[in-house]
Amino acid sequence: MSTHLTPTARVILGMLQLGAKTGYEIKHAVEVSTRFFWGASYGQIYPELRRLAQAGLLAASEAPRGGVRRTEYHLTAEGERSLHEWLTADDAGIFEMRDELLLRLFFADLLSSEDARAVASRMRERSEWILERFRELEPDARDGFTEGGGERFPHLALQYGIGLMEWIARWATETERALDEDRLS
Amino acid sequence: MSTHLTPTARVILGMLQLGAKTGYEIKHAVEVSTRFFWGASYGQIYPELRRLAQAGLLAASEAPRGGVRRTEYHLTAEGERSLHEWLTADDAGIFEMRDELLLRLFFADLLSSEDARAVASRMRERSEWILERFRELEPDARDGFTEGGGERFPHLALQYGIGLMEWIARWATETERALDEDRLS
DNA sequence: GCCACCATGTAATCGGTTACATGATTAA
DNA sequence: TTAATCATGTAACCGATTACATGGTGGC
Repeated sequence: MSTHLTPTARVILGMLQLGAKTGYEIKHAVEVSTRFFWGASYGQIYPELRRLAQAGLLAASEAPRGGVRRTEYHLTAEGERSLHEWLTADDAGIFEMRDELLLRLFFADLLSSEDARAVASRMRERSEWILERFRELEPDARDGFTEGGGERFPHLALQYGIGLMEWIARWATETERALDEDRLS
Repeated sequence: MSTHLTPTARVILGMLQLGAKTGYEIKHAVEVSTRFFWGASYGQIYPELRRLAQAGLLAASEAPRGGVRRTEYHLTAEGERSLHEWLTADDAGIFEMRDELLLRLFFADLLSSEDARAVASRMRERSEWILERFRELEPDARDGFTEGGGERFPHLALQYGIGLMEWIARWATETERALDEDRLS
């Protein structure tokens, strides 16, 4: 019986296994790590936590702090099996991207060369901005982003993000240059 | 009065301006060009075409071919204005990506080193596969993908896609190697 | 005769975001 | 006392995909 995990269930199970306990902590972990390639909102997280508990993949326990209601979750044996199965699945998984600036560039034959160049510039600026956000996360990621610590793959994923954004910034810069030469000849 | 364009309206207006005429042709153009960074399905295209016509951005005309019902669309002056406004907008636009293999890699501390390495391999295989699809599109893109022809930016966007996938494939290969060294020491 | 392609559409469902509401605790 | 942070949740809405239905045309 291989329980199919919804997209949000995948991050939830993973984050719980890496040490997050509450919905709030899951959300936080996502924001400081996977959000650029796998997001999750409260509107998804809380209902999904209950569904997963209902399905027997999670166990819930009330763990108030002072007067604050608080529910901690952890994986059941079934949940662990399910997570492991997904992590080792033999498929290419979801791969999607949506890039509005690239779409504008695709249509840039409809623009003046100045306006076309401006699209490339915005692409470079955007990746530089994201790059800064990534570098801010680096120190945390290096020592493992959960208190449990010791993880190395989150750091590797960040290195991927940094490398990717550097590549895009470089490409955009070269494209700006190419469009310039074009304009001046 | 700046009409806000829905995501799908953006490709529709652009594709129409590049020479597509019917919903079917728009869908086809998307499939052989932008689908990796901006998709659109019939379920979105047809209703949106009618909405855009209603809003005055498009003009529709019945253009049957033999006994086949067929509706051709083209931009009105208002539609052109709207498209141009979007293309030159001063913002970073939508930038999203969702990568399930990267998420698995992020969680790979939960896996054996063999299984972790397998995730990296799948990443490489996936980008190589996409790369092949891109290269198949290259000849068409070089001469402009619409019969009107003469566009250069669609080709540039394809070059971007190719470069990006090559970068990912390279990164994955290096990561495989790094994980190997690790395992053998 | 059949298959590939041209062509248009809809209903069900999904996965997700946004905006809102509520309230306790802690540190400045 | 006030702001930031911890914590949980829901309702409305959105954008999109999937699966289905229908039918003509052209070439082998």
